[in-house]
Amino acid sequence: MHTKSSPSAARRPTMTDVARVAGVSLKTVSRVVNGVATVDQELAERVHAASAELGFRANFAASALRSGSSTATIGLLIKDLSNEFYANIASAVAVVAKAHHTQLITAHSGENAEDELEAIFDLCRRRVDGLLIVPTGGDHSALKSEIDLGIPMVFIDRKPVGLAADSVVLDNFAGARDAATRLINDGHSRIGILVDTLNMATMRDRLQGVRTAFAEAGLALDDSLVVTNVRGPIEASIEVDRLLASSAPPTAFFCGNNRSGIGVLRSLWQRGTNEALVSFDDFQLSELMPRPFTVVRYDNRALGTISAELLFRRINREVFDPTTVVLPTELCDRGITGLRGPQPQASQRARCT
Amino acid sequence: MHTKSSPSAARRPTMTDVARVAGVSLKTVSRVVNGVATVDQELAERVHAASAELGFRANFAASALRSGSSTATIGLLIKDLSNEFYANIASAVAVVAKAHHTQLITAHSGENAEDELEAIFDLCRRRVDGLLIVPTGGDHSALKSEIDLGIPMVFIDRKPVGLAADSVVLDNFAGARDAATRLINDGHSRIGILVDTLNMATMRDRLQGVRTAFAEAGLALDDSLVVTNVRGPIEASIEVDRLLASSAPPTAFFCGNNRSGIGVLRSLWQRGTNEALVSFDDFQLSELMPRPFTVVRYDNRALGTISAELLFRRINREVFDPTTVVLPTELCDRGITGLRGPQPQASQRARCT
DNA sequence: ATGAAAGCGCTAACAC
DNA sequence: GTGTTAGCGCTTTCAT
Repeated sequence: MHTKSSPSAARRPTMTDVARVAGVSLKTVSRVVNGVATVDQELAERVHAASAELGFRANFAASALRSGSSTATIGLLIKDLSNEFYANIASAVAVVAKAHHTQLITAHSGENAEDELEAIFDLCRRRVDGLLIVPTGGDHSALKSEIDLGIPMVFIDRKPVGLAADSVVLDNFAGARDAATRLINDGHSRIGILVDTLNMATMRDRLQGVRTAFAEAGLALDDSLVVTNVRGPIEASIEVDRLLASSAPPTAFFCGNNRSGIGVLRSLWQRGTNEALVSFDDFQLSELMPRPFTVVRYDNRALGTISAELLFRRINREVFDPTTVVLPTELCDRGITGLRGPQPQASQRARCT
Repeated sequence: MHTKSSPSAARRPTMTDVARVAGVSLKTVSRVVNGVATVDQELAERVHAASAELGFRANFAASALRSGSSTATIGLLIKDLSNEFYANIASAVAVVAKAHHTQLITAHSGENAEDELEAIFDLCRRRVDGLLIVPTGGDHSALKSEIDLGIPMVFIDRKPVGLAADSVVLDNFAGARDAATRLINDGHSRIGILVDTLNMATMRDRLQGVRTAFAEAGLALDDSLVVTNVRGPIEASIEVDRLLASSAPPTAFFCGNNRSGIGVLRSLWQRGTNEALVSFDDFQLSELMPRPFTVVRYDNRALGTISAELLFRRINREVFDPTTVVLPTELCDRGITGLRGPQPQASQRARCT
């Protein structure tokens, strides 16, 4: 069953090979391949013929090495492409990269901060023109020398720690404050707060936004309703059940990200109760969810587009102070309000016990 | 406002620089950096110190060029990461690549077949170790020489045209036949068929599966109900409206992919009618859609995982005949059956007019 | 317009 | 154990 399927990887032809076959000098091949100087018609023909015959394709790395030109490559450090939040960023970055005739290496940051740094250093060894990083946490001061030595970096969604560098982030504080204010204005005072680990600045900012909304309303936030380290939908569902079973259950929920939002949404739908829900992050088909809720939405792709454009300005040696771009958020009602048919989007009022 | 932010990209230090600072020879630096031979403790210390001081990081391309080692890079040619079908493939590929200590260049294939070939050739110039291609169509015979010259390629979701190469595809025919058979068994004989362009073999196979199901049931497929070139959700919705407005409307729909499936689903939900729907491709949160329907699902990530593993077998010079892996599909009921609460998954019977 | 020689940053031989 | 030399595949001087 195992048979040889091809002439076993003959060494790739080099320019020298092409030159020999074409009967010209190495340099002439180079000139023809790069179309840089005028070359005699007939010689050029011979070079083209030899190239095609041998299947020659110039070694990009070798030419970049000699000429000192760039690798026309940028790196993107990201957590998980199967999460649409990251996939949208990657997709947007890819568009910008393509416009700049640049290839995109997408590296998945590992579990911990060390893996992340190691992945970044690997990309530095590969001499990427620049780096887009969605940091998972940890200290980034070790990256300063790389930036100084010519590899610009832009941080996405979270600012770097211990390093002054460009970043594009969301207005997490305002988004969460708006969310909580909406719920408070709708008559809720007991709100279950589900956020992921507070190791992430995004989560701290969102929680702080909620606290501020309560303070502004002159309300006290019951800390027993604040749950941290909610990792995913399942955990969120469990917390919903736990909180609603308590003696003084919440009448509404705020979720720090779409993963927990989806878990809560599913739980509430299954219960058939009408606690209100506002979740950070919109997601696909949220408008078809079987129950009304509200999301804190923003331009997901812009995180990628803007940071990539910022990066290319750096790559093109534009000089400016480290910049932080903050993208606005807005509340958006989602979910359907009835089983059948199009209905006017109803505002999500509290109708609980 | 524009100020210099850094010492303006001093040339990156090379091994020669490190050697000079450390007061050792170039080769000693190389040995220390690669940890390949035993080096005197003190010299090694000096090298490490000089490396750290200068921020030295070995140029990967240069060392690969000299040593003839691989670039430890594979390329993935894909359409659009913001589509979860492709994102899941990319995510799965990334996992396998990481396990093989290989970086992943994700190139977005352009609109047409020429762009796709150009992107592939660019990756060949970069001497990727192998290529994973989700082809958009067109002829791939031009790639034969690249494969012969040592760049293995595995095709995902669609087989290459004009080329014998490895591929990992879905059982499109069986999936579509099962789907249509389900609808027929449920009593439907007039089924609206919405597929994308028949330029894609996947769509041709799926349509053929539907035709076969009809033939096996002894039914005639009304060609006026077969719509091709349905590009997306919007177009699908329009077609639903058109077909249902006809004098002999369908009582069920089959969709060739999730994009049109979502469009039809939304249309049918808005209408509040209960035509049946089976759509190829599952999607996130499909189980929470506000109306029952059925998907032809399969292991999305496996498309990436299996093809990447196949590719690495080729990269590791394992020799075997060009292989086609066909992944099975299965019907899966989705969508909720009532507005509130958990309910037993009801089979999707025809209850139309 | 073309070719010979040198060298990009690094590693493989080979000396020492 | 360490340094010198050559050379990976290519582009750049600089002759011709």
